Amino acid sequence: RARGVRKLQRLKSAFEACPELVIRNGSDLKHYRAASEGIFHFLKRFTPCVERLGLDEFFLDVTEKVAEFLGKPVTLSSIECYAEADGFATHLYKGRKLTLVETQTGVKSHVPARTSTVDQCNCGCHRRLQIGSCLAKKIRTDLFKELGYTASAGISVTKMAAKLSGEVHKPNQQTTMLPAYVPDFLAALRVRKIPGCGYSSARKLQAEGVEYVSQLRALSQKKLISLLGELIGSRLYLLCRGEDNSIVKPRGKEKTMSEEDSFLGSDNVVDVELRISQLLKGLLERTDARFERHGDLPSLLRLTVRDRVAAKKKGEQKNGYFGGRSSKQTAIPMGVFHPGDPKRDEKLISALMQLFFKLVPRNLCFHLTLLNVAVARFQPFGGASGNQTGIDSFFHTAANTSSRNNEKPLISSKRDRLESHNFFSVKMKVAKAEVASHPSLPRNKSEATHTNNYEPTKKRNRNKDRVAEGPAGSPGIIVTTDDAKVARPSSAVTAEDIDDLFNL
DNA sequence: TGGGGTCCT
DNA sequence: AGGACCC
Repeated sequence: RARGVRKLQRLKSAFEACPELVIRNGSDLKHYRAASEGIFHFLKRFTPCVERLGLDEFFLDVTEKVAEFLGKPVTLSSIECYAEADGFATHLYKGRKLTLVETQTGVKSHVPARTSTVDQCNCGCHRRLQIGSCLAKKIRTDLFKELGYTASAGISVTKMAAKLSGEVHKPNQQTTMLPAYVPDFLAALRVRKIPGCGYSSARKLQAEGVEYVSQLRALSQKKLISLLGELIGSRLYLLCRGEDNSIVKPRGKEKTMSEEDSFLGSDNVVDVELRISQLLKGLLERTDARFERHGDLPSLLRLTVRDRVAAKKKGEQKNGYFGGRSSKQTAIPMGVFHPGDPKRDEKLISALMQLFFKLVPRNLCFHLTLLNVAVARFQPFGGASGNQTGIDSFFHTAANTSSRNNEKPLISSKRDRLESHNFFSVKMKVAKAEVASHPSLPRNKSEATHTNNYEPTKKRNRNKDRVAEGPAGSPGIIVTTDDAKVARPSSAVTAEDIDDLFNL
């Protein structure tokens, strides 16, 4: 980062910025999954209400935890926290200079500069946020002590505000945002920053001359709904005003599991079958582990492909969106996924190849650049006796899908409404586990250097060729060998390091 | 430009 | 089955 290497950067320009850069193969996610799970369980010690977003981001609803401290005499040290900025642990957001904004379409949107600071609120939210910020500090300190990860956090009264606050001061810091500051903070953001307003919505809004959140407020709810649909439209109408009624929602077990691989091209069935069976193998390791833990098995199998031609067409339509995938899925009798079935691989590969030929008719040429094998619809599976593995159960799956939605959020949505600050919640986001920053990691240089066998090539789309294999299963952490200028350990992180961190 | 996920249409 | 969103 210090050298100008950025996330999502093209490898080409990353190498221009930092020629000694070493790229490690990070496509095997199992280490990250293990790390993520460790953090998840760690966080659940503080509150059961933890929502995971991706592998490295978490929301915590600490409303109840904070309430426990409210009744007590206000010695913040009672939760071992460290009052720093005005009694808030670390950064307290104090607003920023807002300027007159002129958009591409020439529409001007004035964002009023704040003249008076709003530093009091009689609902008690400041006190609660103060405690929440100390709790966050405590959590981050312990996280580093116990698991070795640094994290950034945002503390505020809604999920969205907490999430966005967390981005204000980034590596290894935290920021608390009082409710009064939220609307102005939002106003100056590009609409794309609003969680839920993605690439597609932002484009539609841009077509209306809307680039900033402040401009979004000028649109009526009806207009927004007609533009973006009922759900997103009405949500965005509120979000742009800082009103967010979404709740922190622990998601429970995964609903789908998949493995995928992308490659330069595959145009023959033998190769496709090989790739499919390798993906399946990895997937079955995961379904087996889950079966041991939870006793459930999938009953749906899906194959997804990306064809180069189709992908290119889609890409042109969407101007940059990396789509062009198509998929077929089929119900699978429950018993087939059972680890004890000796013909399991055979059956599943056969099923997958049938799906493949539905996607790519036998008489047609193809040029695939991606394959994905997914399973879903997990259902409890009793064991050896009393279950159907035969034809009967083929007709069973449709009737069985009613057991969804049985996980209730721990905090009801009524409680969480933002009508006043009385029903109050503190949300916290802990983000970006920075594995490479752990001081206990080895600092030997030789490993990183010996994998640095990159030879520049003029071919495009050959990025995979640039990826050093590294030790088997090593996580894909990008490090540089220049530890004089970059304050990071110069060696790569190995699987053993991760194991050590987690005492595996 | 990866390899995942969730939810909605 | 696909699209949009999230990391």
